[in-house]
Amino acid sequence: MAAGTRPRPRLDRRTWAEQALAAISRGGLRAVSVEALAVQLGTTKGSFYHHFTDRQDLLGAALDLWEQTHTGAVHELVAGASEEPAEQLRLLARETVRTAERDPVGLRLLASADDPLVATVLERVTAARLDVLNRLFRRLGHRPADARRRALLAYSAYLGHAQLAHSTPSVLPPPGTAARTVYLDLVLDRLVGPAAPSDG
Amino acid sequence: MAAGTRPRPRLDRRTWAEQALAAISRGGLRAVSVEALAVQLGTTKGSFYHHFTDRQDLLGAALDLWEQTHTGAVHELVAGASEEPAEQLRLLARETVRTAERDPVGLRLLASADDPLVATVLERVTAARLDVLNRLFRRLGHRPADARRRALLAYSAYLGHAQLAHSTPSVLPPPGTAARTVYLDLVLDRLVGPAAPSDG
DNA sequence: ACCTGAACACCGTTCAAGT
DNA sequence: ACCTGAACACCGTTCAAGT
Repeated sequence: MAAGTRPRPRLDRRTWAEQALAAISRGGLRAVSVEALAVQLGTTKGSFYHHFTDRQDLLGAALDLWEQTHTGAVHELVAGASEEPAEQLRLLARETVRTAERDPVGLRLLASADDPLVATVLERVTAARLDVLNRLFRRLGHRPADARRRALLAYSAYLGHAQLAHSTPSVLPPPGTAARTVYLDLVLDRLVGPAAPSDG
Repeated sequence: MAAGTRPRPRLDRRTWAEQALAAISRGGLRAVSVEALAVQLGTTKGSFYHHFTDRQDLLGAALDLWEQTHTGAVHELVAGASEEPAEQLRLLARETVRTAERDPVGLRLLASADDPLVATVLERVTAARLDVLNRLFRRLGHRPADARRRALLAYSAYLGHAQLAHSTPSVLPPPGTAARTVYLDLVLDRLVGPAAPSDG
């Protein structure tokens, strides 16, 4: 259980960034403290500034790390799924929501959209995800404009769900229960269902 | 344009809280600095601690202020609307989204859900709003369990929309345009529309 | 009861001096 | 090239002393 104060193996950016990401996961952006991390890594604050220009610089490196592994996982998911778009959407919804409720970093970032650096990362991630959804809805037979609107609604619902999972988990049907499945089915039914008469 | 450094009119909690709320509106929670506010109010940091035990205490007072005026406005809105639940929902959606995109404080709080104090306020607001939606869907003829699910989806979509308005407004149809109306209509259609065959 | 001004603690940042 | 340790800046908090 003791922290690792080893015989100083000459630290690099990567190690600091990993430690910072772990700190974000535990306590959010505010937990990224140069002083605290230096102690954890058995070095000094002064040493830190040889690898990074800034605390912001460190945050940027940590967020890059997260973005890489995170978006990689999403791509694998969609690629490895069935050919059927409806099935892909169902899988995406289930897995993506599960991840959002588990990956503490994602939640922390949503909760710190304040920070300009975080905002930049979230923008990139948002654009990529809307694109995935957009294509799915088009393959489901929706016209371009309608597909965009549905993608937007789907992603809004996803974001809001993540937010609720973060702030008020008690109002959500618990993950892994029948109630959760029923809820997910309703959401998917609402998202992919036929448009109102006026549109057809 | 100069800040008001008047002949010191003996400050009270209210004045500090209002100033703090203004600071949140401008720059988020991090903009609430005891030192900066003291300067703005033409007094000293030491004086601050005669009215508040803490910076947290000040934040709490500011959030209380916001919560009061904010929830008051929502109640007025629903009360003054038509009797027709579908019409009430449409009005609620339009106004509530419009407010979310304008009220900087609401956005800032969403972006600082990190803070335990903010989390508490958001929980209360969430519960109240889910309740309003829940009742609306029941009056629209949905069974209790279905109404709860639809309220949850509606509120998730609302939260996600607010989040996007904050982080990536460019992906949203601009407020006040035809595209926005079309989008809102789609969302409402999806939310209130009949359930899939398996449910009926 | 309310305020001031100086002090302290904490942490990001800088820098001269070491290997 | 990388590290240390001391210094400084900033801001939250405390407190003795004033009115």
